[in-house]
Amino acid sequence: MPENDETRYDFHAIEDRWLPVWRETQPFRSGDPEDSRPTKYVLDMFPYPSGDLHMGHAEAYALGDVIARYWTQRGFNVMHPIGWDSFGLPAENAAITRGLDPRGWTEDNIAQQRSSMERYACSFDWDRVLATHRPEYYHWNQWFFTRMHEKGLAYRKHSNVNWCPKDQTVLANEQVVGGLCERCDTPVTKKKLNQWYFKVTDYADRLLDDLDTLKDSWPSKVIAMQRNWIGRSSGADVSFTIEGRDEPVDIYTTRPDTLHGATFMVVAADSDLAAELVQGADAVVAEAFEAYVDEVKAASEIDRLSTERPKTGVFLNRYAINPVNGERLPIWASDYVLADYGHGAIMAVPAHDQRDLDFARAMDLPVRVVLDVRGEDGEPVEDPAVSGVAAAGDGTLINSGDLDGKSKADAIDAIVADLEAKSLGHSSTNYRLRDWLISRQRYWGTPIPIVHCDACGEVRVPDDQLPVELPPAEGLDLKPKGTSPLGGATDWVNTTCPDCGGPALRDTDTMDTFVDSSWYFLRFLSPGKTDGPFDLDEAKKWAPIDQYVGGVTHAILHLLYARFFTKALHDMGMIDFEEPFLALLNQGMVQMDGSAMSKSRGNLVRLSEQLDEFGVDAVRITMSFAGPPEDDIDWADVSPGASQRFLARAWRLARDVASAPGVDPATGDAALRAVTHKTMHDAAQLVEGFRFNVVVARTMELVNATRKAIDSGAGPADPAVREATEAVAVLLSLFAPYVAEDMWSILGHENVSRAGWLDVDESLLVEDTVTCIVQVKGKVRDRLEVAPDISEDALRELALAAPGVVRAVGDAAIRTVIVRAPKLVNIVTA
RNA sequence: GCCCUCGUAGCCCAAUUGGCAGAGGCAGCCGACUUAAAAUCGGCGCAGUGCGGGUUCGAGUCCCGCCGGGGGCACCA
Repeated sequence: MPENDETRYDFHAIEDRWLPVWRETQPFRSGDPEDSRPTKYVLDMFPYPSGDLHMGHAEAYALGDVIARYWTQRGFNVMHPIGWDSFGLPAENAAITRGLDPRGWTEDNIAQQRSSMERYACSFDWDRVLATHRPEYYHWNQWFFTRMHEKGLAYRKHSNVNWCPKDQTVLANEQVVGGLCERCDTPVTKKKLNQWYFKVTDYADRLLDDLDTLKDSWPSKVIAMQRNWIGRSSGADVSFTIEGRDEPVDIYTTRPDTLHGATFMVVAADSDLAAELVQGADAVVAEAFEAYVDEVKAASEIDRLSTERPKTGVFLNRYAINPVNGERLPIWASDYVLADYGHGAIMAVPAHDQRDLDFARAMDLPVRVVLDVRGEDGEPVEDPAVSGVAAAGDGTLINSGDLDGKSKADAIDAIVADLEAKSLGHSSTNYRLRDWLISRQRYWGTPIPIVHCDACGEVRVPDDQLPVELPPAEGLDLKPKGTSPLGGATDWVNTTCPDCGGPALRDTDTMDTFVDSSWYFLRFLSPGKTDGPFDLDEAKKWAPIDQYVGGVTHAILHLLYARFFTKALHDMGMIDFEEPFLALLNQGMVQMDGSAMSKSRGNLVRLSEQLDEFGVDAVRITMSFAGPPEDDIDWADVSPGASQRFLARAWRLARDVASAPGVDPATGDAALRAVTHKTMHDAAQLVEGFRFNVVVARTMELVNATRKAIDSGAGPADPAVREATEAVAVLLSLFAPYVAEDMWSILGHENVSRAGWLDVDESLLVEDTVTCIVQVKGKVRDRLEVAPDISEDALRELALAAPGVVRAVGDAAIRTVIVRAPKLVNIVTA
């Protein structure tokens, strides 16, 4: 037991006293096979090791720790691991700009972060650490890749991909934000490249539908974002015959009811279809088309995304035949139709689609209304051709032959049935979601375990040759240049084909780092396992994750990919669940003076300085107390100094307790006992509902009540004072582990993290009397002290006789008396 | 434009889920201690819940419409 004879709260001394003890005792180990406690898996999103921990980490880990430490106190064996998401561009950029080795830079940062986490008293199980840049981890990225490849879930294709000209690498759709590279804000361009993909779209329906199972335990915001991102839409595919072409062209529409209103067809300018249709056209058309395609390619993604931009396009001098009425529809090429959605071709119904209307007006194409759409006043809306506003609403069909008079919904059913009967179409579903582009032309990532052989083609590296280790960075040119730096590692690239033994070349791309984080929660189960990615029995014992904690910044990318991996692994028979994260808590961000902290803005608050000035406990409790966890914290609005004073007051309680450990609290002051038990009872529910700020407030109240009992009530020797102070220590163990441990020690115990929750005595929660408010017409006119179990009739009598009621009612007739025993009576007069 | 969220005291936030608008904290003011100050301790709360309707005996809470902040999606046919 460390020496402790301070008489004043000294957080430096307390930290110095307990940090070495915890390093030794490791109170949060979870791997004991003999441990019979029920299990909980609590996971914080693992950090990127780009430097030391900052205020954002401090908030996230403070909140995750409250949950993990709470379940430990409730008697669970809690697995709360941590690791590092340590592949990625920052290490590589540091290597380029400062001439450092990415491996050494990364390991140095990990060591620093780990040390800071220990000081910050994170309740991590240090037996379970991992880092994704180490071969023993990415070995299994490669193993999963080969499994996906076997199943057809990993494939390579040529397509127009998002390209960051600064980072000189491709980007997934999810990494393009508003047309800019998520990482460096450079405008993204398109480039036609041969890239590796995971077939996430195969899982689109399940990724969408299974969100229903999470709707009570995930933030509705995140569920909405995922729904939005997957973007399922239902409609129909319709076949249009093309004059002079053997094969018809399919289009996708959500509005088959407006088929009679189609007045032209548009194909994506950058599609193969457009290029094919223009072949054989006269030279003028072909030239115009080429010029237009060049223009489209040159336009930046930002320009393309602007909805203000006028419509542009080129007439291809080709015609399609409308299957419902045989009309000839001119075919245009435009960039407002996307090549990789639906079939890259649409029927244009300008009367009922704003985009088509804009195009028709720009190109002087006809507009035909086929739906009688009424405004709020019941009058037909103005002709779209005149108003420029498409009639997008519901209505009754007109100008549509047999369909006239049908409602929109009926017309959709009828026309799809008719098309199906004639084999000209069928109902169809489309998704905004695209397949996940996983290859990157950068060094610091997992090599793709494929060998390209002239004789055998694309060959998977066999399991017994994994991992394919990254060659050393030394001697390689890591500067972005559009092709992978691994191409420069000649000895590494040149290999033999695993199938035929002939000379072959390794694939030189590396994987997106989101592959790493898509399954790391499984690796924590058995981080040292060498003959597989994770232990199946451990997965049965621990997984899935009971509580995941992290920033909303990963609401789409990481969570969607991890869900995809989980489902794919489930289908491979490796796990028996389909959703990895049963519950999700998104903590907010820490800001300063109303905006995100940054060095350039000059509003950076350094975590290390806050810890030096106020102590770990005060910073942690400030994070919890600032407000609801999902709200952003403005550091200018909170007061770590006040937190520190609160902790000092709490700590002094322990110093003042004058009874012996183990004294029977039953003989203690009843009023204080009631507060203690009520607080512990409520705190449990509040923690489980993530109401951490309220728990801290309630702990402050308990401290105040205990202080009063010591100074002007039961006195320091009363057993209830000890009971209350021990409860304070246990409550604080969730938020402020150092002071809690010190109090616990002063109180004559050891290891507060396993102290256990107070066994709440229900009888102490029942109050002798409750205050009943008596209203007359909704206004409070009197109060009554009554027994909690008073009958409605008795309470009604008492209320009607109360002086304040008699005065307020006067001569008025009483119409109704609403009795909600024992808390309220409302008397309604005429 | 569509979707999701939030508007309570000068500020950060509570309000047992439809029942007395205030628990906790910041700032401020008053007092104690001090030669004085800092630190510490004690005390002090006249906002009616962004605005307008509605439901109800009763609305911060539920419904409708606005206003304002934050976030997401957005040429996905």
